[in-house]
Amino acid sequence: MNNGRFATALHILTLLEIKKGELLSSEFIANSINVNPAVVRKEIGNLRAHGFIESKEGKGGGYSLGKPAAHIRLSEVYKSLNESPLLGRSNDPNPECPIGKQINGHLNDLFSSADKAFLNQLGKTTVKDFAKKFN
Amino acid sequence: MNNGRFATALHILTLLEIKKGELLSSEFIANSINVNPAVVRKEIGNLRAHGFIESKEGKGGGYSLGKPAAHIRLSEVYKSLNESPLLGRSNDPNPECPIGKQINGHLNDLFSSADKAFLNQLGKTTVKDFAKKFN
DNA sequence: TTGTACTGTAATAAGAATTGTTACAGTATG
DNA sequence: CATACTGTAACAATTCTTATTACAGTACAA
Repeated sequence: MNNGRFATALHILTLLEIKKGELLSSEFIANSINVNPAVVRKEIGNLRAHGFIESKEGKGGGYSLGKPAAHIRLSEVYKSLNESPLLGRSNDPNPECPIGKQINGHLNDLFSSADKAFLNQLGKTTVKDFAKKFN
Repeated sequence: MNNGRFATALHILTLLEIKKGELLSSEFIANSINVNPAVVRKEIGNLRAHGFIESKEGKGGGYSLGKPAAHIRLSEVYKSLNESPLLGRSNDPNPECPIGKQINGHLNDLFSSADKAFLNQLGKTTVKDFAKKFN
């Protein structure tokens, strides 16, 4: 669903943790990820709204983590960029059909439990844990 | 990633289980899902390749389950329609950057464990379990 | 107080991925 | 041989995602 975005978001957070103490510019970050700086700023807009990142405007400005990396679970990051669950239904089945009529409800139940398992696993890792893997 | 397709595939399998004994046509199935019959035939092409469905060509032909519904785990169905994992990386980070250089490997590890948790949960339900929910 | 180096955000374009459609050859049945 | 299906390819349309451009707003520093 939002694959690229999650990878981008995590990449950003990882850089900020590894270079903590410094303010990183969107251009620097964009260069590491190999995307356009505006994309980074947009993504950070969301991450900041969720408190993961703080920013400083103006000359000499840039980005830093908004809270300790150990307090940012990857599940929270993931959730921050899709309000919609992992496997949203896109078809709209025929309501005349007894199966079609009921299936969305059952699919949602199924999806939400699988989603939960997924998030639960992601939540075992924090940004700090993840960043520690780099040398 | 392949949301709609999974929903479609499961819808098809559920219909076949509920109406077992009969051969269902792509048109009948398409009507319940509310998509084009060719889409159903295409999706079934994949499900058949994995042994979940059998088909009979020609007049009076149609589809039926290729094995007992109790033996089809939803995780297998899910896997059958994406060789690629749930959260494939789409960016290609800068290999000049020490972080960019390593991140894909670490992301893959992360993704694959979350994927596993997801599939593990889906695998707790079979097509038979799922179909039983309908009345 | 002005130039410089940043962020914030909107508008738009481009590209990729998904889904739908049409068409028709192939096959079984009666 | 007519009929009713599946199988599959080619193409069109749509939707989703990502990239690009542009520029206003803000802080710093000389």
